[in-house]
Amino acid sequence: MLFSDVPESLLEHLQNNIDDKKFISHSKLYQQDETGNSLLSIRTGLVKLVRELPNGTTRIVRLLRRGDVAGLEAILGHPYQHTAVALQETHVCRIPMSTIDHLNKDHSHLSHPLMERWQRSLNEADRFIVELCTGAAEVRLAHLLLFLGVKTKNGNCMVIGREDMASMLGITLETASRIMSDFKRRGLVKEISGTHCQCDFEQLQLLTHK
Amino acid sequence: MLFSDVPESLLEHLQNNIDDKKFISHSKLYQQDETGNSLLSIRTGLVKLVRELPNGTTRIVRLLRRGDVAGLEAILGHPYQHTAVALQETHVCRIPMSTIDHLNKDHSHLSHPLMERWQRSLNEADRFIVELCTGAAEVRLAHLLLFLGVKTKNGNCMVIGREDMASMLGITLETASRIMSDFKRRGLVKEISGTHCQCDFEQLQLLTHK
DNA sequence: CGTAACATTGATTGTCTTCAATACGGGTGG
DNA sequence: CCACCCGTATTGAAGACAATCAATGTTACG
Repeated sequence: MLFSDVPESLLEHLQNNIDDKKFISHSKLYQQDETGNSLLSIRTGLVKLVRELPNGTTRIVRLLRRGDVAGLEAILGHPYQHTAVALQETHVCRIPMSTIDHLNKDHSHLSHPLMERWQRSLNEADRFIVELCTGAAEVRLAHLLLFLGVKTKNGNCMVIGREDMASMLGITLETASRIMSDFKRRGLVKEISGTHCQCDFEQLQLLTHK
Repeated sequence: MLFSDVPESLLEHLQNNIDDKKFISHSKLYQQDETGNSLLSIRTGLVKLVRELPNGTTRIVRLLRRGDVAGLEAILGHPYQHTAVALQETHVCRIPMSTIDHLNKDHSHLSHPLMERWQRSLNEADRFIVELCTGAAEVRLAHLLLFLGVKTKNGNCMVIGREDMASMLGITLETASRIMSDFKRRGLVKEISGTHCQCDFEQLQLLTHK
């Protein structure tokens, strides 16, 4: 998935060195400041990247989903910049550093898709700042629901805990809960199951445009 | 600066294709959504990257200084993701795409420092979220002053306008002004000239740790 | 059935926004 | 030179908004 057009000669090497891993909800994929020795490509599930501050507080700085890559910094020999935690059961594809080095050395043109990923991460970071850190709490929460809802059919939207919402939006969990309740009362959000809810994306979109 | 160890054979090509440019304060380095054909390395000055939202509002998502690179996305053929505006007189080194392509093709090992830059941008984005979008306005402003003050001798700190502060911190310019005034009254900040101020970084640091 | 984890709601306090007025500083033109 | 004007900064007062502390509901699970 990460390297879309891998030459035949490398397939064997990849087969032998890439393995799938399952993480149950709430388990850590890796810990901030650890020295990374692999790259993780998310197959299914949802992962939060948490930045832990020296004073003990934490802040979610990104959400990763199917197709996203965690731990790019390992390629450069840097320790992981975040603690990565699964928010749902998550399946990842683990790519050890040796494989990355192999690819980069013998097939430098493959570094292009890698740069694409880097840029994508940056775009996501910007989007996080712009959509989730800006404006009234209600607007930011609407943005978050839209973010969680894209690429899902029939308006279904992954549900995440109030505390995680709060940490992402820079508000308290009580405020997150109040606004969610309000959305429900207004019919913008309906609970479907423990893991999904149905959202009126048009109305939510309208909320964000003012 | 960007490519630290360029082989002799390429120096001539670089000399011919890289030129310096000066931007006066408030002038645009480039415009969001333009198709980029060059990379800009900041020599001196200060540049804000502004994300323009569809509804007309804007948000600063990053600040660039000496050694930072703007427009990495151009390498990948993407349009610029931000509008880049000089906050002071700024000198940049403009590197056209042809040069980048040349470097990447003939000397693939040079892509490593490029990746380093990418990662650095990402780290800055994270820092922006964590330090400038989190907590009370006072704490965020303290973080901003610390950011503006690093790598300057004797506690001098670049002054930026209240509106820019506000856009960076997600607050109103009045709130930014009030807090700055309060900092001055408390002796944490003193105006030196129109462009610089002296900050008590230890005290500001303390503010952020709670 | 009891308990633990999470969500909701209420009441109060504190912070930030909003709208509005005023102050300041650096020009320009009379 | 001075009066004026512009852009920016400061300050005030009112109300909106979110944080905080605390209590009550809800759900899942042993």
